[in-house]
Amino acid sequence: MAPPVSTFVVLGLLARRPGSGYDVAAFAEKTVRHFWPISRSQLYIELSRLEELGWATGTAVQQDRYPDKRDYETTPAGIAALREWLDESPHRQRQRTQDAVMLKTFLGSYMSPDRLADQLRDYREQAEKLRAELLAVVEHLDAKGPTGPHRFGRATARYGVLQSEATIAWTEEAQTLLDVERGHDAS
Amino acid sequence: MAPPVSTFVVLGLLARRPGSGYDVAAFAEKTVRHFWPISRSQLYIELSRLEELGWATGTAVQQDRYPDKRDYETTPAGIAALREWLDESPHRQRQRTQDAVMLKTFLGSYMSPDRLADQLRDYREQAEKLRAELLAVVEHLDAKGPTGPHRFGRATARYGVLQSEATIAWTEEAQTLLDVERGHDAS
DNA sequence: GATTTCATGTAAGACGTTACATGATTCA
DNA sequence: TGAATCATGTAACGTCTTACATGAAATC
Repeated sequence: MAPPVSTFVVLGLLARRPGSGYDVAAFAEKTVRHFWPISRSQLYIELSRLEELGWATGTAVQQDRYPDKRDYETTPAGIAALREWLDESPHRQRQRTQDAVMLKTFLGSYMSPDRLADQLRDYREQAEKLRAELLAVVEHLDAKGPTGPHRFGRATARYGVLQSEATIAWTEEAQTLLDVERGHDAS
Repeated sequence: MAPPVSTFVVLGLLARRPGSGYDVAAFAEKTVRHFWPISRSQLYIELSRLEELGWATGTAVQQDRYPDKRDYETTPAGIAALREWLDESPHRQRQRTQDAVMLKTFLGSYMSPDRLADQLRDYREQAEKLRAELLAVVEHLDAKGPTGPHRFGRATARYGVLQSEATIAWTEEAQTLLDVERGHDAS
């Protein structure tokens, strides 16, 4: 049975940056969060799985001032498995989106226009926040020069920027729609 | 315990268009698929749940030429529950995205540029296909005039169009990146 | 003759989230 | 004094997908 994609998320993060579960979690937040969020608990589960599979090794590290930890790094077998998965043909690679705000918009005729407007405002603010965060990431990575592995992180951050901008543009459109519905209600 | 969002997806679809599970599935494909895909099995599970909750009623219908079926429609209690959920503050409404192609891009330094290019081409083609489908939906709904519940379906379709366009634009950017990496490899 | 449409469900099992559980150290 | 950082994991539970199971009628 093939491991779930989340296993490869953690494997990939570990390949790029070895460290403790805590470290990987922080790295994930900065990098893959906007296209493959992973919960902390799931992360630790995946780390155990990677060790069982022989795709990573963990080493207990004693610390004085901080809690003891376990540092992980990928094995050659792990890197091989990663490469194999990456090269797999994309036919089964699901792209899943679940967006409750869109659902609410779709069912907007059952809502008061004001309530919908509130939710769309929040939605827009979230998108603006994400856009700002990712723009900062892009800028930071640009400072590292035009080549190397971080270029790929830049590309995925750019993806998030473009998606956010599309979302922001959409909220403008949707606002117009609400104005029409309101006008209709009032007439 | 509050039902999962998928329950409200089905409830909402049913409110907009009563019918058999088969009918709802077809409607879902045309409308919510790009922001809240639901599997056929899950759909039938949700329909049962709606009946248990008293949010919808099912009626067995005998047919001659086709298999017997069960038609569903929402109850007043169902509509009330739907409105209540829609008005809920959005603080806990997850927006989940999982995108394997982005993950592969992020880990592009472990792939051959050609393999990545293949996957990005597929990705772009999918986005173009989705965009075309949704543009057709928008056009179809525009023919129905400027007001009414279908306006909301138009809005969500427009969202998909804008997202697809952002994706397509991004693949252009990413292509440039690959060219750089290739050039770098060759140098 | 092959494919699509119509039509519904169960079973198995993986996936993944939330809450629970703990606790020293550092910084504001 | 309160919050954030560091650090890991379990338990319970619901969610959701995939595969299995069936079969007539209509269309190309």
